[in-house]
Amino acid sequence: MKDEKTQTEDHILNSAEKVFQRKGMDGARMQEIANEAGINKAMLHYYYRSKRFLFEAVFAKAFSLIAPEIDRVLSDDNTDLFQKIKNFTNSYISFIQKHPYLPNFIIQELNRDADFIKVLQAKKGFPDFSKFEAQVEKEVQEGKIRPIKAEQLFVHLLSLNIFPFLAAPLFKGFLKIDDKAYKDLMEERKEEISNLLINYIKIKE
Amino acid sequence: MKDEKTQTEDHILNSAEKVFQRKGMDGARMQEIANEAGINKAMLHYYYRSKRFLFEAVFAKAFSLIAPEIDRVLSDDNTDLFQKIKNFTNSYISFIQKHPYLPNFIIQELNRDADFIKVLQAKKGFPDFSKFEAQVEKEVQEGKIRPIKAEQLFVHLLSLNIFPFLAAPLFKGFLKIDDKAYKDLMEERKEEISNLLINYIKIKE
DNA sequence: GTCTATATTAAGATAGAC
DNA sequence: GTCTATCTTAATATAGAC
Repeated sequence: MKDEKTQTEDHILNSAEKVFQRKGMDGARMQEIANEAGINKAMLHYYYRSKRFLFEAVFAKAFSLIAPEIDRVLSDDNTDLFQKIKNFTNSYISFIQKHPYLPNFIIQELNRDADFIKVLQAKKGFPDFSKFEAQVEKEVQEGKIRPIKAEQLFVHLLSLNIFPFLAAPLFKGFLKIDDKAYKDLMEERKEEISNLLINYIKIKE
Repeated sequence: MKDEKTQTEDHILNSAEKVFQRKGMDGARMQEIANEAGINKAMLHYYYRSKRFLFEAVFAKAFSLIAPEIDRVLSDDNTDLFQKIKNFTNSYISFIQKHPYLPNFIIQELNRDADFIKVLQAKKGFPDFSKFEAQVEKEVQEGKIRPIKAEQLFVHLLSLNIFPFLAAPLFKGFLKIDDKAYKDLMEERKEEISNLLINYIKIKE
């Protein structure tokens, strides 16, 4: 019994995820979610009470999927910055190829409701920037990298990795290339981004 | 008479711009646009026939505002790459501080309707990447910069400039800073981004 | 727990007076 | 050209049978 309930609940959540990530909160239709799940609308309300609650469940799940990816850069103590940059870039790009709608979904909905980030901050697993900051400062002092602000490095890293997926339609239009060529370009970026940033923080002799 | 018409039409467009850029196509309400403009819903239909058409007018206007900013980097023949990167970064960040909703609006709606970029491509003033590409190749051959793919440099430049505004709520959350501190960080980036990219394409001796 | 049928509300769009 | 009133449709949500 309990298993059945959990199963359906989960099935709805997965279906809702697909629709919300394609259409956003406002564009999504409960009917479409029901169709996607192969059940009727009433069931959605039975399990999640309202569209709003269903949406928030989807959003929380999506964020909890991407947060560890970010947090790994910030909190892992065992690798130096050079290696962290490489690791993040590599794993993030592979990760996002599997979840292409995710970055747009997160960004879009955070722009719709600026305070929602506070709800997320309160949750366990929210990325902790202060550890990354401490590491940057430490490596600067040890003379491993040249002086740089941790905030800027962090913003660079995320911008270079995330934006090209967010703006894929725009770039394809500018560069006049198709999906395949764009995917190759993204694959190339694993090397490209690491080189750019490592070259930047490295101390010149 | 004609002036009156044009004036109201324009007033509606400006009001619609505000609402659409805050709420997106799906989230915007015709009633809200009418309120913003201080008129009634019927007027919106009188001038723009449907929500779809009104939206497209707003989008076209928004895009025509940002396209020249991009095109300036791509097509200006009189400055070398080093200077172009500086100019673009400087002027883009200043520009976007004045139009904070614009990047999110463009990106979001292009993700909703991937084919819409084709409509834009057909328009006059659409940024022409091939000129930029030619310039990069030329400067590489002349030994002014080290070998690099024009596409990647272009993606870097736009990512570093645009994403931090798109993801402002996210970054404020991660870095735990307020609007003022974030604005300062963005101001700093004018220098920061130029340095990062110029350092990257410069030939090491 | 799952369905069909229906209530309720709200949005886009139009008719028609002025 | 501008308004009020209204039509139509569609979406969220609920009631109630099974």
